[in-house]
Amino acid sequence: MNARQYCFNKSSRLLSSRDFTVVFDNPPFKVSHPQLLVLAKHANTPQSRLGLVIGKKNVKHAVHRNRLKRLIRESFRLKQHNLPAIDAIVLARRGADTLSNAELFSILDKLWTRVARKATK
RNA sequence: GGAGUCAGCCAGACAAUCGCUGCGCCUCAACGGCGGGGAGGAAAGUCCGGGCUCCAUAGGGCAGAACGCCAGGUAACACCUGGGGGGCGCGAGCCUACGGAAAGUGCAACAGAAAGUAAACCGCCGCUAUUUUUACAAAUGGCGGUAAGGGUGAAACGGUGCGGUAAGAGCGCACCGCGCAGCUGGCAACAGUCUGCGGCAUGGUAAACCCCGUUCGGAGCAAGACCAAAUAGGAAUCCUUUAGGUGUGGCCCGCACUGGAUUCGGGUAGGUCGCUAAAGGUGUGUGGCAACGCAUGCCGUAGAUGAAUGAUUGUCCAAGACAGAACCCGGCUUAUCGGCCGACUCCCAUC
Repeated sequence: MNARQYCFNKSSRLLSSRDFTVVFDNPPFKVSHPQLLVLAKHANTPQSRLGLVIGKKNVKHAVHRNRLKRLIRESFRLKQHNLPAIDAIVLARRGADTLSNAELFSILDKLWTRVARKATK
């Protein structure tokens, strides 16, 4: 059980454009930060799911886009059991690529706790 | 030892923990277990050239584009190799958009008399008129000769010397340069202490239009093929119409399809394939100056699809740059912290 606790496979991701539009059209919870924005809704499945939108417009280099995706996924993977069952989308804003790994993790920690508080209300 | 030229290589390492992904095995099966694989020299820019797929089997003409010393290499190229011409460097070497200006059209600021069927501003020379003077001569004007000198310019219609002349001038001669023809060498570009002819013509710009030669059909993996909810309507045979529309891309020709009746079926979301074994890498032998070819042995090397290849911690060092595959190759260009190896050149010191 302990081994399966921190897994992150396809069932914990938003896979189709339909999944994304559902969240985008009516997000009950919004948490923002100068470099990041989190949209979320209650999930239909028991599993929380994550989607990422890292625009080329805001993060220019492919290397930095990949880094942000990996770090956000890693943070979600480690914190998913502190969250209720939600579908969340994380959007990168301009300047997100300037954050260091440690900064990004601390910011995301705060954002996840704020999302959890809103969702459990 | 210093300075430099060319060519090549590496792109932090190791460990622990937690993950991601596709492959193989175990299992009826699994979201489980085990094993081994998982970004680059530029993966980038998308600038060229191909493979592959579809459009007609890619055909004719116009238009357009690219290329442009010669030979070779290659699947092909705008790439590479070797050679020639020109330029730069003491040198190793480097650079080169390097066809045609005696087909045509155009362009050239400023300066300058004149910028191309050359041209007379100053100067030089001759003749002549007037004035001055005893005279020699001088000054001014007119007519003519002259490209040697001055001055302008990026560039002024061969250069130097001798002769020649009123002064001059390829006007004549010698040498140098140039053009044409021949000869010799070279596959060729081209070269020559070679021979003859010509007093010398043809200013520059073609990365201006243009001319000449060569090459090029179009679209791209969201190509395309298959399985298939939904919704709208199709294919085969016969008959009719050759006008318009569509495939088809800049245009025209050409080619295919279309309207009605009968009989059968079709294809968006989503999924599967295409999808990685490839003009592949490497060793040896062999042909070639080389690029590369041929023969043979070995290796088997990412394949995602809301998109994997990561995170944290620790140790070490020379303290880690630029940067992330998206059908695949060959190039080019651009970005790049440091470091290593080889060949060669110049300078200094020593023997």
